[in-house]
Amino acid sequence: MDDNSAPVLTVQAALLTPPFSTLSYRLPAGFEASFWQPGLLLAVPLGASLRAAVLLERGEASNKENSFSLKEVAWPLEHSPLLSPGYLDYARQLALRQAESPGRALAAMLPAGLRALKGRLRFYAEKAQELELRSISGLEAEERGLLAALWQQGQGVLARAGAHTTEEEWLLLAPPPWPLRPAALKQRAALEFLSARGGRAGRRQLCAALGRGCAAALNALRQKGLLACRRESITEDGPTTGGTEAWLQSYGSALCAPPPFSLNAEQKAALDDFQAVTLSGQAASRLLYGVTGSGKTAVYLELAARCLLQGRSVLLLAPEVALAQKLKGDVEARFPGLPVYFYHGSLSPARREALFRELARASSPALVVGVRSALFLRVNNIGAIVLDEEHDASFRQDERFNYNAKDLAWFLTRQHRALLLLGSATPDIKTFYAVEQGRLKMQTLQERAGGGDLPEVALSILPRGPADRDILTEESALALSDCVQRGEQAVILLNRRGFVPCMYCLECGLVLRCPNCAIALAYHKARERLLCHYCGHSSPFPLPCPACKNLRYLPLGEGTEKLEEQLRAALPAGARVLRLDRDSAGRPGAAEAILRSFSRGEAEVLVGTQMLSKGHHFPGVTLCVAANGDLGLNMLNYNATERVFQLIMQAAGRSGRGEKPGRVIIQSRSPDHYCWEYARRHDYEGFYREELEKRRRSAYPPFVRLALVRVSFPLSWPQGESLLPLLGEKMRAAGSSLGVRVLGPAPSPHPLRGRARRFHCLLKGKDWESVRGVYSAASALPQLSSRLRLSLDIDPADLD
DNA sequence: CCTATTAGGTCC
DNA sequence: GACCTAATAGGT
Repeated sequence: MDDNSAPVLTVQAALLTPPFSTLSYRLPAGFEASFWQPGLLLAVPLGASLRAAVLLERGEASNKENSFSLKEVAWPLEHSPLLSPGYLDYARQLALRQAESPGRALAAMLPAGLRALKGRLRFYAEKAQELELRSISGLEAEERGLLAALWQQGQGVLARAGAHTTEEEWLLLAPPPWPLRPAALKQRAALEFLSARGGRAGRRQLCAALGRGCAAALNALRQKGLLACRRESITEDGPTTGGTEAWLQSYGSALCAPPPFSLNAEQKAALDDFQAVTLSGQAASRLLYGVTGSGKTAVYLELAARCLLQGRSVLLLAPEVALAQKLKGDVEARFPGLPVYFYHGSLSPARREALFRELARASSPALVVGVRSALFLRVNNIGAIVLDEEHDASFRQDERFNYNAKDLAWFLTRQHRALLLLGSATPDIKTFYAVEQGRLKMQTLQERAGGGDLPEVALSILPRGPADRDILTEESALALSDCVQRGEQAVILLNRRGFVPCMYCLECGLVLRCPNCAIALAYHKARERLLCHYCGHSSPFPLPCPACKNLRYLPLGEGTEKLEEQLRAALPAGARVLRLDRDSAGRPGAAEAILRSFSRGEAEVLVGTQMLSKGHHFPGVTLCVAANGDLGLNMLNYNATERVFQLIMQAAGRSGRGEKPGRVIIQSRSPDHYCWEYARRHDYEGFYREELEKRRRSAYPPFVRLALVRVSFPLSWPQGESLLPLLGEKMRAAGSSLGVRVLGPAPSPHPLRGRARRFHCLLKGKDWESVRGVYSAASALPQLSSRLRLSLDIDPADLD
């Protein structure tokens, strides 16, 4: 008989797949109570399916309550938790900031392999036994108890699906014609899709092509014997080990090696200050403010070495892979043989997961070099986190899940009582304001470590009106050919992608737009196609205007490909040109190859986008031309001017880093803009003061907290739009009591993306707490249906 | 009647 | 997301 008064042990588990909710489960019999530790990965039932989840906390439910209706955890996925309690706090913190559930945060943080529920259970008793995860609940209680005992003794493993292409592959078994009823359109579409692809395709591809009801159609076809579904082979993963003692013996001497050149007084002072923080056992933040070439990297490296010798881990983070790669190279040059965990977005899923596991289980201090998403790794005992180029916008925002790397790093360093070090030559206005307010301590590097002077910055005026003729002014063209003739190198900066941004019909004034996204299509000459940069839609170019059937177009704006073409004509014969943008640097490693080729002097001119302006070192470069310096000045973002200024200053740092004097030419159509005067004088602080005043007057950060509530609903649901005024009212009502200004809802700059309509509301509040309050008031609106999606973007990098 | 598709709601 | 259910469209 049941004992009604006995409490039942339960756990709270965060689902790692939609709906990402946190749910309670009873525990299966046969396991010790102490086995169920927070952080443990679980398989739990949800409806008729099984999901991966993370055990957040343990609890009890009295029998009288609803514990009868609770389901049981299906099975643990590991023997001891991969995630620590600290890591769970970190995930909860991220969830709180983004007003999302912990499950959603964890899903964004963990590598895909950990989120997927793939594989079979394998037990080793007298004879090995293997079974599907799904079938465990069908076993007798006695047998499950037996398996639980085996599992706890380590005699059971999850034999996980290998290759991490954790996808089902569907195979076409019969050639057309297929015996289908005419009404079975979905099934016919599936067969035709497969037929067009040589008879095989992944489930994701099929689902994307078929849309809703895909699973039902595929299953029907499998039953009819027209399709078959195949899973991948099975492999097993094993543990890795290491010890701090052994580590110190093998790498300690490498870390103690004296630097090949000595740090100057400023660098030493900064380093000592930073090390004092890591020794103090207290968390603290610092800004390392130093012009390009002042030797910030050398300080990072020595700091990392000292931290590692203290037995604490270090994260060295850059905004982009190419820069992270550079940092990794610097580490390897300074400390040969030191193991470096290199983490970036284009690692394979398998590598990413392996790295995550290795770091999570590591007992010795680790040096992690990578991009911002490396902050989601579980790194033990962090001593310092360095964010190089801290002003860079790529430290914010992500497609799947918005987060601000600076905030996360700040939280992590609090948690680990570590140092957060922000480095930049042109700090974020908000960061510098914090210094001015005394909330952040700063170390300054004023000397250029290489000795050389800062390059001369000059403004060259572009004619007003449509730029359909010359992209380079005479002045720039002259400087370029001079530079090439002297055998020196030049960099040309262009901040837009593609051949031309859009095509403008000369007869009726129509701009060719993407049928899905309603944004202008870009023309790519090499492919003779128009391309949508949002959804990837592409169509062949010379085509009659859809409105007036004419074929005469004016290309609006310029792009890197066109510039390259013009340069070839303008430069002395034989000058070699390299191009660096997202097209030419699509494959991982391609950008590095181009940069290396350029620095070896295999070309005289390098043409590229923002990617160029980051911290690469080209000793041969003596000229930098910002071809469309003002393109970004008039954009929607409050910080557009700041971005342009940073870009120009960064580019100026690129030029003239060797012994030869450098020169920067900014081409602009608005020569009176205040930004140029400060750029010309290399006067960050002057720019900061003027920009700060503008922000103060129009109530922008750092004087307010800015957030964006994004609203989207399907195109097929016109009622969505009628809910918007109500939503606005509700938010304004909540805002007036919390001191938050609410603007909108207004259509987003790109109001159509895919099959969804997009709107947004801008919130200006005095603290994040009240901003989140307004958001939760909006999401509590009872009229909201599941079709209307809301999301909160704290401190957005862009409005779109 | 039968069957495929679609829309909506639920999942501890 | 994945799965159920009930309603509906379209053919046997």
